[in-house]
Amino acid sequence: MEITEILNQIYALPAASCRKLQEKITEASFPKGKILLRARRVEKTVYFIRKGIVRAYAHQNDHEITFWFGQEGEAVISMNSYIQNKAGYEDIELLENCDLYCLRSEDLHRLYAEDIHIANWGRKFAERELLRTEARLISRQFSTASERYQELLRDHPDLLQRVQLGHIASYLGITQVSLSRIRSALPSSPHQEITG
Amino acid sequence: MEITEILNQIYALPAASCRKLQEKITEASFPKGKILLRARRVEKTVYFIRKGIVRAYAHQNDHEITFWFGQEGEAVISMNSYIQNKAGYEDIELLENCDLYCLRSEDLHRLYAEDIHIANWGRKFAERELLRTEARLISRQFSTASERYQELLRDHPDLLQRVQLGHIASYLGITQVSLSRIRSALPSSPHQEITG
DNA sequence: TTCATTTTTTATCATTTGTAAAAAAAAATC
DNA sequence: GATTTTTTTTTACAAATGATAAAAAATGAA
Repeated sequence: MEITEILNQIYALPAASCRKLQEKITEASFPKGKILLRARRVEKTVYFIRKGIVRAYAHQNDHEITFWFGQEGEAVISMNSYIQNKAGYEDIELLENCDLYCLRSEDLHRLYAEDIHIANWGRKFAERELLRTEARLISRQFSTASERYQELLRDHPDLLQRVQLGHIASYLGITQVSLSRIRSALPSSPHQEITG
Repeated sequence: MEITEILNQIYALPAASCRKLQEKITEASFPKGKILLRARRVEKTVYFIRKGIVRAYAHQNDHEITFWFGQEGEAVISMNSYIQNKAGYEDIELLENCDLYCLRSEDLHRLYAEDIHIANWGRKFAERELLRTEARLISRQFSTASERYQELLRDHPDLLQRVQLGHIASYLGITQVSLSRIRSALPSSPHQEITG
């Protein structure tokens, strides 16, 4: 996915402002398994995914909890670092080889202060993430684990193909065993053979 | 809580920009029980709470689920209306008599387009809500119901005094019965008499 | 106060989810 | 293709939560 498309689907920028932003953006590729952002650090870079898929996770007691997946077109940031310039709580791991766009947070914030279109782009960027996060919180509050799994299957079928179920279970807030039970209870569970 | 304090704690505005914003803000008072914002409507107004407490809830099957409380200094908005000019999913009810500041969403968006400081104020406003929402999502993912109750007790003890437990239970994502059990299991449950 | 209403707690039983361990299946490596 | 490793499913039992109903407590109104 091209960077202009990624930027403009957040908020349509005038050409001049878009150019100013693009001037600050570089590209990089990293292999599957790389930890792109680390917890307890102030991360200085904002990434956009050109190709690939990543997960954000944090540690609870001795195990990892995955709380976000990012795919093509999405921004990869440490919320605390980007918003408050503070250390974050998330590790972000590449689940596939990834092509990324890189933007220094410092450059972005300078543009926010200089260019009203980019400031409004930044507002829309935060608002979009806010809507998504609130949707997930509400889904969490309103739906059972089984319903949440089915929503994920409906809204992001690709995710189920690209990410192992242990991560999906963690993301849904249940154990892998529980997810496995939920899957086997569904009428058309994907791993079921149709005998005939 | 005064409006200048509310506005400037989101993002410190230059005096001129702050004045421009304040010019568009009016005050209003409503009684306990009033439904301030309604689901399935495009709400045109953003409120800030000068005094009082409110809850946002939505309907799931036949019962209400409370998913947000707002207190002094906080903004009361329909996310969908404010961000996308679309109908919202939440009803917002006043839990006490409230004094509110009112700002037409249309006026605010016009100022976003005109004034870079206000645009950045709007960015910070969304970013603050985003951090809070993500914190709640993660709390949800990482903590048991009992732990979430204790976090609430620690971080917002006032809320427990001002809001009935049925709403709190709903907010925590459990039934009132379950919350009651959790409370009675805690060592220093607030309703326990000390006999001596 | 007294009565009526609302809110909270308690009790019982069913369901869901978690934990731990093992089996099965799939993927990766040689 | 065979072996090793990882991932997923299954099983058995424990713990947490939900649903329902009833009792107790708190609140509000006359």
